Amino acid sequence: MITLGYTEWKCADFSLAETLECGQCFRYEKLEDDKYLVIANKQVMLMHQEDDTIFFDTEDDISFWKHYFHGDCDYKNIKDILSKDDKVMLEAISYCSGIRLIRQEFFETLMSFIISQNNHIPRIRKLIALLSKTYGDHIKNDYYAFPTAEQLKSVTEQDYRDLGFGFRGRYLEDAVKLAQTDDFDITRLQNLSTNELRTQLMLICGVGQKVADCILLFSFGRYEVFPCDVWIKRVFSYLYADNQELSQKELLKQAGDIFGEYAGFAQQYLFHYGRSNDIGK
DNA sequence: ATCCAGGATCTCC
DNA sequence: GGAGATCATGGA
Repeated sequence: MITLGYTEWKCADFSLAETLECGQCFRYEKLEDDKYLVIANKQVMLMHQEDDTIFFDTEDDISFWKHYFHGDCDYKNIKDILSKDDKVMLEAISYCSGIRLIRQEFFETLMSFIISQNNHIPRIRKLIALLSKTYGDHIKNDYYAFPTAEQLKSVTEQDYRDLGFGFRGRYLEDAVKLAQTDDFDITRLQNLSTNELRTQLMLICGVGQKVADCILLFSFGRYEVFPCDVWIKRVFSYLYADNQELSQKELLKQAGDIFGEYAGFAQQYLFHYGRSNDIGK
C-alpha cells in the first residue's frame, strides 16, 4: 500500500500516548517509532504525534477523529479549575497533562467494560480483539471492527465461554439482548438524565454502577461521573482521605464534592497517575 | 506457584 | 441493605 500523505491536526493539551494508554480505550496498538494504530468507526487508522501536532495516515477528512479525541473541549480551562487550590490534583495533572477523554461508541463501550470486570487490561484487550475477529467485519490485515449487536444476536453464553470470556458470557448475552430493544435506542438514551441513564444501563445483568459509570463517561459524555474501581479506591483513599478505607458511597460523595462537574476528568488523571506509580498499593 | 484483576451477583443475615 | 463467597481465566 502506498501512502500518499498525512493529514495534520494541531491540538493543544493532547498526548496521543497518554490518551490511548490510560486505560479508557482497548482498541489500539503501539507500533515502532511511537506510532499508534487505532481501530474505531470500522476503520484502522495509523497516527503519530510530533509536538502538538497529530499526523493521521490518510488524506481523507478526519472530522471523525477530531470528535473521537474530544477536540472541541478546552482542557486547559478544566485543568486550571481542577488544580486550583488542590496540590494533589496539580501533581496528578502534571504527570499526565495530555489525557483526553475519548468519545467511544455505545455498544462497544458497553461490551468492553462488561469484559473489563475482574480482569487485567492486557487480557481485556486480547478478549476484545478475539471477539472482533470472531464476529466483526474484516477491515484489513488482521484487524476487525467491533461486532454490532445484530452480528452478536445469536451468540450464546456457551459460545462466549468457549472463547474464554468465563462467567462474563451470561452478561454479554444479556447485554446484546437488551441492547436490541427499543428501550436502548441510542437517541432515547441520550435524552435521559444521568441518573435515569445509569438506572437504565444497570438493568443489564452484569452492569453494576462502575461499569455503568464508565459507559456514562466514555460514551455519553457525562463528565460529572466518577467511575470507582479498585485503583480509584486505593488512590483516592491514599491521596484524599488520609489512607482510610472509604465505602464506595462515601468515596463518591467526597469526590463529587471536591471535583463537581469535572469529576470524570479528575478520575482519569488520578487513575493513570495512581496506577502508573503504584500509589496506595 | 499463588495472587489478583478498571466487578457484579447471589446468598446469607 | 451490608458483609462475604463465588465466578473463569491467564498475566504477573
